[in-house]
Amino acid sequence: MNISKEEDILTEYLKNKDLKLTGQRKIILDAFLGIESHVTAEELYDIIKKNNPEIGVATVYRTLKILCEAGLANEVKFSDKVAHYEHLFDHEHHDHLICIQCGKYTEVCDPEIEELQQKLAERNKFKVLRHRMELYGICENCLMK
Amino acid sequence: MNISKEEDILTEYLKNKDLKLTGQRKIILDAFLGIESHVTAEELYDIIKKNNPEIGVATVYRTLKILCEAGLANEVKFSDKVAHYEHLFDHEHHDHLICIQCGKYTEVCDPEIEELQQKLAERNKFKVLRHRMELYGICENCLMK
DNA sequence: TCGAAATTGATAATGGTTATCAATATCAAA
DNA sequence: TTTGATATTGATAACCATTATCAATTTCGA
Repeated sequence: MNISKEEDILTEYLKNKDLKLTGQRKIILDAFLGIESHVTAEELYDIIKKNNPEIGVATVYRTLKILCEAGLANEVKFSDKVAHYEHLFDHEHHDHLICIQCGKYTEVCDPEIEELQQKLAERNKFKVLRHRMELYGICENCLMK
Repeated sequence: MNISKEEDILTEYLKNKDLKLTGQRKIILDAFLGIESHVTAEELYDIIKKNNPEIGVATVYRTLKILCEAGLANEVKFSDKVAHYEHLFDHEHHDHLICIQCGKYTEVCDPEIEELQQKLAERNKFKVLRHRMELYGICENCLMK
C-alpha cells in the first residue's frame, strides 16, 4: 500500500468531516487509482473482490461517493442508469465525445468553450460551479464503415 | 381535441413506421403540449388521469418515447434517476443552467458555443448528432440570500 | 366489414443504488 | 494503552423509475 498524494487528500477530507480513514477506504482508493479511465462501481467491486473478497458492494458505492466529495473522483453518466467514475485530481477537466454506435468515448477539452460558458453564465447572473458537456454522434471508425 | 401541427407530425411519423394513431396517443400528445416547460412521465400521467383515468402509466411512458423519436419531445435528465421531457418542435435547441440550491433551471442558448462544439468535433473527426450541456451552480436569487 | 398486426392496461420484473442494522473498527482523550 | 463515543462495515432488504409480459382490444388498409 503506497502512500499517494491522493491518499493525503482523502485523509485531509475525512479529518475535516470527522470521518474515519479505514482499511477498506484505502484499498478502494488504491484500486480506483490503479484504473485508467473510468469504472462502474460494480466493475470496481469485481476488481477489488479478487484480493479483498471481504469488502462489500455497498462500501464501494459509499466510498466512490466520498471520493467525489473529496475531489478525487468525478461521476459521469454516459448512457443512462449506470454511473461511471473517473479520476479527477491532477487531471484537467474535460468533456466527452460519445459514439452512439460503438459506445467509444473520447475525452476532449476546449478552453474557448469553457470561457464562453463563463460569459453565458455571467449574462444570466449565474455562478457556475461545474458543468457537463457531452457531444453524441459517430466516431471516426464508425463513420468509415 | 384540436388538430395541431404536432399531431400532423406524429401521424406522419407513425405512418412511416407502420404504427397506429390511437386515441390514447392523441390524448397524451395534447396533454404534453398543454404543459409549459418540462414534465416527468409520472407527472404527465397524473395530469392525464384526471380526465382519462383509463389510460395506464405504461402507455404514457411508451408514448413519450415515441414523441422523442418523432422529434416532438426531448428527454432531459436534470438531477439523476428521473427523466424529464420538454417540447422540441418549434422550439430552438437550448441548454440548461441548473441551480443546485433551489433546483431552478433556466434555458439558455449560445450559438457561439454551438459553433465551437462543431469545430471541436471536426478536429476529432467526429460527427455530432446531438449534445447536452448543463451548467450547474447558483442562480441569481440564491446568490442574494 | 374483415383480419393481420399493433396497442393497451395491469402488473410483475428489472437493476442500479440506497437504507437498515447489528457487529466491528477507528481515534482522540485520559 | 485503554476507553468509549462515534463512524463504518457487510449482508441484504428495500427503493423506485422504467420496461417486459401478455391476454384482450383497437386500428386501418384491403
